[in-house]
Amino acid sequence: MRIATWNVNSLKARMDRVPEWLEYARPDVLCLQETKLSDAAFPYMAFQALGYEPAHHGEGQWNGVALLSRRGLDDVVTGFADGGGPDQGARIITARCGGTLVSSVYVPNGRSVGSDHYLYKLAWLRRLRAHLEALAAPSSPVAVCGDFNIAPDDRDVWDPAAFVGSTHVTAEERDALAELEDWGLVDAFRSLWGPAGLYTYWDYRAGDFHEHRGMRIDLLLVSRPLAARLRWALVDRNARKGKSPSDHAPVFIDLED
DNA sequence: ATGGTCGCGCAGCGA
Repeated sequence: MRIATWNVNSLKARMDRVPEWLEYARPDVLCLQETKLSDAAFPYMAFQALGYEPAHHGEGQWNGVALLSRRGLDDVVTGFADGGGPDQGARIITARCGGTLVSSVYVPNGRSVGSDHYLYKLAWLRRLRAHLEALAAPSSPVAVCGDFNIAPDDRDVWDPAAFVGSTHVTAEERDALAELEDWGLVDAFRSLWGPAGLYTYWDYRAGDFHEHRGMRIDLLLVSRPLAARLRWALVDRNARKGKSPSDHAPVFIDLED
């Protein structure tokens, strides 16, 4: 079973690249972030034609998350299931894909350390844990995949010195991620590949992609029953090349069926 | 030394 995640930075702008990628990568489940579409504008039929069941949670213009599955797509939950109020953005969608509970998440960026946006980011991550606690046991198959806007450790940024004082690398953000891992989730890519220097996001500016100035912030966090089935993981850097790419590359994991 | 690109939507902001 292949599970993938991709921040597409506008699905409308990526409707050449995403179907093309689906046809050659053939994930069983794809988690999309930053669709920037309303639900009415989401191209359901284009994905159905490729053999995927789609579900979308959007608001238009900003944010927007989706799930595409060819292993079943049931019990769709948009937003948090933690019993709290509605989130201020369309940032999480969850569904059962076959026997696996899958969430596509777009964690708030945070903008600057200490800002209201940064506090929202930390609160959002606490709600994500409560959401999982409400829906699943860590002993069941769970995959939480998306753009976390956090580099889990210094191996995940091109130059740790360049990030001192910035968001994405603070102890508070990394602790919030550790809280999810404490619940029972494993960073699947990192569990298979230890060395520094493989990234999933590169700023469009200043040739950052070609200069290898990136960050690994797109993560697939899986519960232990899934971690035990892990066979392979890949960042598809080719999808960051060529005509009109997203600033993120897709990442996928392969699980023994 | 500075700013460098996209996408949104039509100015300038967010990433």
